[in-house]
Amino acid sequence: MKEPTHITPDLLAAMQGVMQSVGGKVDSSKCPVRDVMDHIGDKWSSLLMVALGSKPHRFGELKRAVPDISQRMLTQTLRDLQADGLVSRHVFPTVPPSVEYRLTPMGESMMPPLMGLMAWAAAHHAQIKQARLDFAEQAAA
Amino acid sequence: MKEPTHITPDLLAAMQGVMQSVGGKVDSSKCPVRDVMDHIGDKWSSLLMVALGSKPHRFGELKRAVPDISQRMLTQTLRDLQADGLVSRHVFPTVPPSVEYRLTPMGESMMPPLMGLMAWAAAHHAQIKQARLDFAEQAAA
DNA sequence: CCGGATCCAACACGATACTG
DNA sequence: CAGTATCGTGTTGGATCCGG
Repeated sequence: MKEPTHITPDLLAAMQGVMQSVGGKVDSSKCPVRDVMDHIGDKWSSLLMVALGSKPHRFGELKRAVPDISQRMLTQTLRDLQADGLVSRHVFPTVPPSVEYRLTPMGESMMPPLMGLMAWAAAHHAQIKQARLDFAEQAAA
Repeated sequence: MKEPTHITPDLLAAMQGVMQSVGGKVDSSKCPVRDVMDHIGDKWSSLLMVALGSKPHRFGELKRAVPDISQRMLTQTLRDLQADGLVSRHVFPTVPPSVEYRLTPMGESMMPPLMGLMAWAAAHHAQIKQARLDFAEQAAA
C-alpha cells in the first residue's frame, strides 16, 4: 500500500474551501484524498456501504443483496471496511453460526457524502454514456 | 466529524433506487453506480478533477500539480475524463504547442458532491489510520 | 511541450474446492 | 452459515523510448 502523493500547493489551494467548511486541518505529509478514495473506489466497497446503510446485514444477506460479488471479494472487502473502522462485525455463537455486519458511527457519517456522489452518478449516467458515444464517433473521423 | 450524521429519509429513498439498479441486472454498464464510480474511483481521476476544479490547467501544470503521476497515466486519465464529457481539451497552435484542459459544465456539476466526499476523507483520515493500526494490532493477538 | 507506443511487473478479481 | 486456501487471468499502471 504505497502512496506518496502529496498535496501540492495547487491542490492545497483547491482544498482550502473544503477544509474550511469542515473545520479540519490539512495534513500535508500524506494524501488523505487518495488514502481514502483508493479504498472506497475499489470494485465493491461503495456498494456494500450502501447495502449496510439501509440496515445491518448478515453475510448471506449481503451476498444476496449484491448477487454478482464473489464470496472471496465479499469476505475481503468486509475485512477491509472493518479494518478502516467503517463496519463492525458481530458474531453470534449460534448453531449454525451467524455474523452480522453493521456500519460504525464513522461509517454512518460517510453515507451522506457518499450518497451525494452516487446520486450525481445516477443523475448523469445517461449523459455520460452519450458523451462516450459522441467521443468514440468523433475519434473515428 | 463531531456530530454523527444520521441517514435521512431522503437518503434512504435514494439508496432504494440504487440497490434496485444494482440487484436487478448483471449488466454492469446498466448500473449507474459502478459505471461512474469505477471511473472516478481509479487512481488519478479524482485528483485531476480537484486540480482542474480550481482553474484550467495545461498539461505540464497538471504534471507538476500531481507529481507522482506518470506521463502515461496523465494522458490516459485525461482522455477518459474527456470521453466522459467531464473535461474539455483546447489546443493552441503555438510553437511549442500548448494544450489546456478545463472542466465542462457537467464536470463542474460533479465538484460539489466530489468535494463533499473528499472533505469527509480529509476529516476522517486520521481516525481511519488509527483504526487500521488498532485492527492490525488486534489481529496479532 | 505534448503525447503515442511498447514492454513488463504487480495485483485485483473470479472460479473452484475445502473447513468448522 | 460463514468463511479459508489455492490457482489462473485480465487489467492497471509505471518505465522507457520515440515522434511531431
